[in-house]
Amino acid sequence: MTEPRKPRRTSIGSQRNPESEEAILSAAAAILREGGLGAFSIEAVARRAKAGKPTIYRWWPSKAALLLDVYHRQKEVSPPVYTGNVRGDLMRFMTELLSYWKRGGGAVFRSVIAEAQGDPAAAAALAGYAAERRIHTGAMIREAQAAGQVRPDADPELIGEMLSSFAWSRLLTNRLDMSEPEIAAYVDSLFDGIRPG
Amino acid sequence: MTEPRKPRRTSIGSQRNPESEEAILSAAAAILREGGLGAFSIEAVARRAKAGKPTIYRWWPSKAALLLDVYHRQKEVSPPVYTGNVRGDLMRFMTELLSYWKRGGGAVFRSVIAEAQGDPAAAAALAGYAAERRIHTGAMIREAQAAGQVRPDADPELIGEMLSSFAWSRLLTNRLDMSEPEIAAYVDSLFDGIRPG
Amino acid sequence: MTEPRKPRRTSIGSQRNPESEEAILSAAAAILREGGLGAFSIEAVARRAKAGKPTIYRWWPSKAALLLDVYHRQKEVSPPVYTGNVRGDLMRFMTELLSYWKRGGGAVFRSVIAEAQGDPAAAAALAGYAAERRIHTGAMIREAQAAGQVRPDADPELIGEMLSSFAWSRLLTNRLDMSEPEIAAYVDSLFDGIRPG
Amino acid sequence: MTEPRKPRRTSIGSQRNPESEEAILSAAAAILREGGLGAFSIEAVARRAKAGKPTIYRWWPSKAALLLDVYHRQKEVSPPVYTGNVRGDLMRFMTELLSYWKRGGGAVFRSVIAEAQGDPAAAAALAGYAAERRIHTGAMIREAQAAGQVRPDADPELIGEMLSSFAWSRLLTNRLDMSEPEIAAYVDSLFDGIRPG
DNA sequence: AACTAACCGAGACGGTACGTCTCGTCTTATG
DNA sequence: CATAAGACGAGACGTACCGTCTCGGTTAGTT
Repeated sequence: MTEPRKPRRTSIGSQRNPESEEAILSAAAAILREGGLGAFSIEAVARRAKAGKPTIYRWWPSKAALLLDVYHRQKEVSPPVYTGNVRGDLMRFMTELLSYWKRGGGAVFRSVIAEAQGDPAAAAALAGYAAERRIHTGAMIREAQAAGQVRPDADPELIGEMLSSFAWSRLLTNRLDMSEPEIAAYVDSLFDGIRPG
Repeated sequence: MTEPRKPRRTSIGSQRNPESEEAILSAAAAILREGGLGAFSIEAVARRAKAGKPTIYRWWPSKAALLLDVYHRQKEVSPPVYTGNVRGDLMRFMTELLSYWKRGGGAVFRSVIAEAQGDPAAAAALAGYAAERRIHTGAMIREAQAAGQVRPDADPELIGEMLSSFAWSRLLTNRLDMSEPEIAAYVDSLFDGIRPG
Repeated sequence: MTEPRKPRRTSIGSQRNPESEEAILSAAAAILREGGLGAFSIEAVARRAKAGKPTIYRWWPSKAALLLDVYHRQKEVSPPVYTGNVRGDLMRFMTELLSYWKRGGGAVFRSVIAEAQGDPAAAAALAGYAAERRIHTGAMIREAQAAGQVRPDADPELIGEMLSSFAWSRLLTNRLDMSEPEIAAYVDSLFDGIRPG
Repeated sequence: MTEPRKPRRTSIGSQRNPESEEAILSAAAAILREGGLGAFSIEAVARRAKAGKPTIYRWWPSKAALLLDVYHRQKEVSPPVYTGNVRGDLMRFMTELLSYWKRGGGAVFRSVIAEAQGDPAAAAALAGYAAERRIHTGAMIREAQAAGQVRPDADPELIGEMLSSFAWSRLLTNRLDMSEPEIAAYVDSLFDGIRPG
């Protein structure tokens, strides 16, 4: 059991080589996590994945496309679920999202957002993803609404957007560190509003 | 009276030449507006401003610093002021901000945000700017709080952050077009919360 | 059959493209001949050769390396050969060298010498070249020595160095115009020494 | 004896300030000696001399002019003198010149030569200096010739040129280290020529 | 069994931008 | 009016990536 050879990954015929795809996505994710968007370049990914640049360009037409693939591949955050206690559900959702981002997932997502500001394809992808998230979060709130735990005239998707936009803001300004009381204060604000009395 | 000569802007002694500063900031703003962040480079700014690159680097240590200066310079949106009617003040603040961004200011600010995701210097600059904005908005809300128009246990800066993060989210996903009723619905959500009854 | 297109020289795979090499060396030679060392810059060569700067740096580690390559490439002066008449051989060698330099080769070589005074890499390259020349010239004199036409206790390489150093001196002070009698006088001096009687 | 103040050298009225001149020439010489021509720039000289760049440009129109001034200022090599023994005089001349150059003077002179290859003013100055040297050396040889120690049909200035060109060649290729026997061999070659028998 | 087609890695190509350096000119404030 | 200081437009430096191209080699399907 020596394993000294480097087999040099090569073609497997007229088809995409999944080993290369895997190596490229892994390398891209690792670079993003380690050096952030500044360190992320097609050259760097090719170097680290021991892949040829044309192999990358063949399958991902742009930096943004690769970025999005990396993001989708590692996305593991569970959609918000209504358990009978909205406030608790919102807090858990927020806590889990920030924690996931802090563990590394955030580096990828913030890169996608940044890339979307200059690249229309990435912008479209980000818009689609954000819409999907709003719907998911909105669905949970709608459920709570049906159960009478949320005001009937509230717009579930708007509430979802308020939640996620707050999280984005923290991600984009490097302020993901929220203690549980801070999260509670935020959720309470969202929950109770600011109207006096 | 021909005025055909180009006098070639030059030094005015051991001090910053405001003409150069002006030319550089104007060029930078024009490039951003015309070509977006992708077209924005120090080279391009220098070329357009007919300035030397070192002149730019002398006064703006990073691309992000220049970007932020451009943003500050053109920022003409009035700071949030408490007029006795919080709900109206929040709506006006939101309406004006989105409108200003739609008129062109947004292109600059989204560039700043994007740049901050890869460049630590830009990140610091953006963080500072965001903190300042939270304080300003928070001050307005605190005033309203003192007047009894906002719940005494609300955190003014947190409310400010909820407002601005919502606006950021719209900017970053190209959804600045909000009708007045939509803005009203958002402000009401913020105001009344979602707690039933 | 118009042939108006410019095919834009490109890569031919993982190997040096001789067309690029040719274009770069030609451009470098032309710039040197037209504008002298002052006009010679990697930027200028790249511009004229329609090549990228990295392509030049990939193959020539320094300005001096490129300079020397240009010199070698255009060098067409025949090496000194012993034909049975040393004095005639020395005169022909000198005449041909000066004539070659006057025809344009000198501009390149004096640039190499100048560059070598400030750049260690160029200095090393020039030292190597000079040593090689001493050996070549020395070999010719050694041949004549074997034939009894040169004093047996003379040092052939030293004689070679005396010859070339005299030529260098003329080149570096713009005094390449030597008539045949002047060259003859010089060779006679070298040949007969200055000892009286 | 503290000497803590920095008096900041300043104008002494409508005339050249000799302190500045001195500081500039010293700085230039030091830079040349320490870093060679590569480190020599007007900027560097101004920095080291704590002088303004315009002050330098006012008095020395070009890099070459400053270089030449530095050279003339430190030139201390004695002109060749005929003492009754030509061979000894030539050896002493050569020994002293190489030794002077090795002690630091060579760095300046080789810079002048290099500069002369691109700058016409420097070229003219160098040509003039070289001619002057040829005359001086020639005068010594002519004296020896009158005394019967040198062949009457030898051209004194040509001999002088042979001597100095050999020294230049050694300077320009970093080969100033000649032992006494090597110098003797060279002078003998010059003296006896290469004609057999 | 030979051929083709598409893949693979490698790396060179023409470019653009980077951030730094020096150039030679200019204007200021100081004496 | 000379000086130290230092800003200015200009442009070269050497490096990093960009996205494209060609190469030589590999393998899977098709003839």
